Amino acid sequence: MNFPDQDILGQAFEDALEVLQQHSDREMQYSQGYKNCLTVINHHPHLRASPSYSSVPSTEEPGYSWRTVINSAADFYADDSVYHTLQNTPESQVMHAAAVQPKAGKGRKKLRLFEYLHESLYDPAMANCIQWVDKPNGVFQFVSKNKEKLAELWGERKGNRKIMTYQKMARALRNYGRTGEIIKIRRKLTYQFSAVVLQRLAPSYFLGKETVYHPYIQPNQEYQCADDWTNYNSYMFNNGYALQHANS
DNA sequence: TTTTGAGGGATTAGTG
DNA sequence: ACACTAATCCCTCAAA
Repeated sequence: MNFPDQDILGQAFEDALEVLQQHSDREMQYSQGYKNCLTVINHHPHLRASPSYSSVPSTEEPGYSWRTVINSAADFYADDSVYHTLQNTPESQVMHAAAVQPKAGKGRKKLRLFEYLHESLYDPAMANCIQWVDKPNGVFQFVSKNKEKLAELWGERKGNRKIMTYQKMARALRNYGRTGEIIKIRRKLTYQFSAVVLQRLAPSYFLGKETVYHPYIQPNQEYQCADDWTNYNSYMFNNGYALQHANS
């Protein structure tokens, strides 16, 4: 693939920052919890380190990536009072609810695979494993070389006994085809979030935006040849990029 | 021909 | 006990 890695990485980080900005600027009710979260993180430096992800090269300072913020938030929301505050917050005010969902356990919602993937797509440290192909439409692609690493991390996150593989993770993804959370794009390692999932996981992205969700799988749609895809991919990427900035 | 990715049936396991 | 949601195993198929 001819992805401008630096640009994607920068964009992903920019998105993460945008999320943080929106938390602190606009979502007062939730942002209070977020500030508390940062406070806790600042007072518990050990929360910053996440051994599970140490094998993933990070472009940021060691031990303090967007992912560690997310994981720390998950640890933080293990506190029931804060979790209940979050639960009572209107959905539109909960940015990336999946990303800050507490760990699986008593009385807490389990993290689902599509939520984890969405979370990873906003993590610059995971850009070498999974990337947006067409962000406005929720199309993403696994990086062939590192897809097993992503699967492995998913398995660790879930606390599976055995090591998770891409093959097994992809089987779960294929089941999403039936329930509609994620559909398979007829291109190698490429999938698409449904519009519903996309809006639920990243509602702020759609606020005040004119973007129209476009499902890629059409009845009788033929496979696109590699060259067409490259051009199409390039077009969609640039178009998506332009869209994001036209509305910012 | 081998490798890689995709698709899905069947069964098992963990959780709420 | 039951429904969900994967996780696991395993097989076939197709494209590169």
